[in-house]
Amino acid sequence: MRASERAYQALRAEILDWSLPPGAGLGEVEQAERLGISRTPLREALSRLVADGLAEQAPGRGIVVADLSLEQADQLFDLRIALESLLARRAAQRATPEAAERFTVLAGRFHEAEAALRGGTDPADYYAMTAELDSRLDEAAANPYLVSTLRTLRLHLARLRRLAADDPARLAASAAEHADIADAVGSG
Amino acid sequence: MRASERAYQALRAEILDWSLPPGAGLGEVEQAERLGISRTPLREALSRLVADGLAEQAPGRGIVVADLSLEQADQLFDLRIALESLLARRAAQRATPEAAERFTVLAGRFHEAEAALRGGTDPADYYAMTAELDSRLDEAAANPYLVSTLRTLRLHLARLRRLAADDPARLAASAAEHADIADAVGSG
DNA sequence: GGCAAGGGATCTGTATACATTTCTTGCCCC
DNA sequence: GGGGCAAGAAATGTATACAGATCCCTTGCC
Repeated sequence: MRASERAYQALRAEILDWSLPPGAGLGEVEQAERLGISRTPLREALSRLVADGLAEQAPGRGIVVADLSLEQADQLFDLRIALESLLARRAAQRATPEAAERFTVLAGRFHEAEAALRGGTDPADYYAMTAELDSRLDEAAANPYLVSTLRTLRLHLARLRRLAADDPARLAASAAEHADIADAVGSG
Repeated sequence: MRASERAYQALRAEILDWSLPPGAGLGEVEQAERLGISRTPLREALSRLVADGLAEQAPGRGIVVADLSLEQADQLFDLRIALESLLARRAAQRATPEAAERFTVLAGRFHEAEAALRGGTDPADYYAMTAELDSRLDEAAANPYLVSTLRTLRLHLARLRRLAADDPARLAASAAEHADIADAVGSG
């Protein structure tokens, strides 16, 4: 794999799990040495992070991890509502019968996950299921521009998860909501 | 100005005005020599174009200008409706009284432009006005994530303009629509 | 005459050296 | 004692050299 790709994925993962918290400096020499690559591929990785909005050029301090606070969560969710609504609507309109069936199956799995989460299960499996639903919706909606936009948005939402208390009751409610969405798309 | 920035702006402009049409290859050596810079800043420019969706990695052919057809226009406008609706709504909700007044003034200018365009004026001034309206909406809506998303979308829409016949009647209708939007935002 | 294999050329990916800008620190002057 | 300026240091921006991969053309064989 290319060094720039590895660096991008490594830095992105560290930003998403808050190993690199908002405001952390991403000095080129420092990060290149840490990741064992030269500055050239590292710079490309940093460019991509900036394009994703996960990092930004801080005047006078180089590139730093982008800020993320609860106030910004409101802004992200405002955008999320608009984009994911559109995605689900288009997916429902354009899904093939086979794809629709898969959404209905997914809805059943979300219902099962709801019960499990209420019991306090590890939410990792549940997050994997939401990622799968997202992928199926992306595929069915058939709008690359929308999908590309949502890809970026979901990066920020993933980073927000760390701010959210993983309250079992809330997670179970979320699973129920996802079940409803999958069901609605599946039934057209 | 940085060489990479100049290269990015130059290439972006050429893609938007179809000097570089969809499918055009962007070989590193060729473009670097043409723009009089080395490959390093050129690669950064190409990265940004790819991040914008204006170029894409074509397997085996390097980076090429992204495809853009009338079919994709539908997808872009689908996204546009969702995002610009949200933008206008938030701008209307959050605009200060002074900002609201400016929207009302802009509405008047759009009405004047409508008449001028019906007469077959050069649409360049009109496009500048729409850009100003966009900026004011961005400012009033106060959601950086939404603004950033729209920035990318507008790049693609600007490229689409070349496919649209600049029909005076359609442009005048467009001006009237923009006047309505500005008026609606201005009046809250 | 067509297809396949090998070699050459070209292009991308990476590293490193150099230049320029910017920040920091210390000293001098007010 | 405080503020401003200058010099040094560090970091970013750019150029270039090198390496690896890929594609195309040529040549030979079927």
